[in-house]
Amino acid sequence: MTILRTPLADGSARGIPDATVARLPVYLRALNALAEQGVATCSSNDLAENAGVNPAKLRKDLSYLGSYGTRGVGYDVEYLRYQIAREIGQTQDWDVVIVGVGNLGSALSAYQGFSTRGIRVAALVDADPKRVGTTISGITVSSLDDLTAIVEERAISIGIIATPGEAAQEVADRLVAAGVTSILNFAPALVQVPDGVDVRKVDLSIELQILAYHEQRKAGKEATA
Amino acid sequence: MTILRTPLADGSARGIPDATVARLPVYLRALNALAEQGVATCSSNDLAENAGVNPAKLRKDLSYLGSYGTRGVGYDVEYLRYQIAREIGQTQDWDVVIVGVGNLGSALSAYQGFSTRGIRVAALVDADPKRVGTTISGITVSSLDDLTAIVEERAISIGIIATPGEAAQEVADRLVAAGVTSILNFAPALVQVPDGVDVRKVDLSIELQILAYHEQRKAGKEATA
DNA sequence: AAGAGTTTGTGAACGCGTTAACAAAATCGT
DNA sequence: ACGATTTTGTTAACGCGTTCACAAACTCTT
Repeated sequence: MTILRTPLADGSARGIPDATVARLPVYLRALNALAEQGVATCSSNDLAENAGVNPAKLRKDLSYLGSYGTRGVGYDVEYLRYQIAREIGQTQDWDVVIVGVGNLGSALSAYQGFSTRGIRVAALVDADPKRVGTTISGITVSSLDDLTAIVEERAISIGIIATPGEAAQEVADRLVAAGVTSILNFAPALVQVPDGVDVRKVDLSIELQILAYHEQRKAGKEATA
Repeated sequence: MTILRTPLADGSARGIPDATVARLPVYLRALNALAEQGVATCSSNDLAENAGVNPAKLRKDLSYLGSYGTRGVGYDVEYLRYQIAREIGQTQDWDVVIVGVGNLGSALSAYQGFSTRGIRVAALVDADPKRVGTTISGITVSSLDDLTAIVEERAISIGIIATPGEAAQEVADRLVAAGVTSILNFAPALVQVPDGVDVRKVDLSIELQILAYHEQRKAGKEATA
């Protein structure tokens, strides 16, 4: 008995590899760009170039969704766009709550890129009483104590942690207790969550530290040349 | 002829795998936390738990740097901390320039987490004349046209793109022309750069779209249960 | 000093993701 | 109608990263 790619109980979903899932939004964006240019059909080469990936990889990724292309012709932009959007759940809007409205949280709540990708910032929450009641990007900031009520009322399943690192675990615990099952963590700290809850981490410092490492290598290389 | 892990011309650097490089800052953060708690020595188990990784993976990662532990004892926190910091170039500060001081750029320029990790925001640049001359987080915003002068004067090698997607390629071209060789791209767009320039991409929408995909699967699963 | 207990460093197996390569299937030109 | 051409979908090989498992090396107790 070998179980492949965490199949669903209902057997309908085919179990798409994580690496592929991470690229589907990229393809979707590329398809939207092509559609705006009035392109009706594209080959895997065209789309792959727009998405910045290897064409073979693109075709393999799409093959996990189904057989939506036509040999000798390519892909219908509009049709493929819809199929990917459906697969990643972008036919509906997803409400998210942002916890922590400091500089980063405020910037995220104003971020233009979310709305066009099916993400709607539905609520802002902060632990600081001085921030509660203020309005940011048209949304009134609520107290962290009201998190559960907000999450339940608006049926929110995705939370964003934009607090300092020290508060991250406490906030994560509260989000999970309130019923959130997916968390995007911007705080520079590890958060532990129970099984069934997904956490993705975006660490701004680490991205720059990785670049700094490569810069150092480049500098060392030319010093000995 | 097989070349392993992009060895350096001088032969000094051992060529650390990318996946390992990406984790070194995580280890460094965990070590700093331990040092603050007054811990002098730790085992790979201790450190791995603090960093959220498998102990075997941690040991293998560290083995690429050298043999800095003692069998039967563990790692000296302070010593290992220094060795990792040196390896990833954190014994010096890295000046970065942020291009685009909208919501996100402003938040990044105020981000507390950078300074403690050897990242210094040295300059802010924007194409909008209305923003040029204003002061954000104590830094006066310069014109995009002055980018080359700024980069040269301050010897900046790392640039951050925090503009709308449409401007990203243009900004990337200017950064590269100015002499920047590492770019962190927050814009929702692909940027093309010449060989020798590193680009890392952080896409806020995509992170949430990936979570949304998993949410959809969870929802579908229970619907048929 | 020797055995029991720890913990590192690493060789080897395994699994996932990427890429090349090609057969299958469509269109196009004559 | 049929051969040439295009392009997909997929299989197979390859490479990288992860993890297990264990010998080597150290400490501690007696």
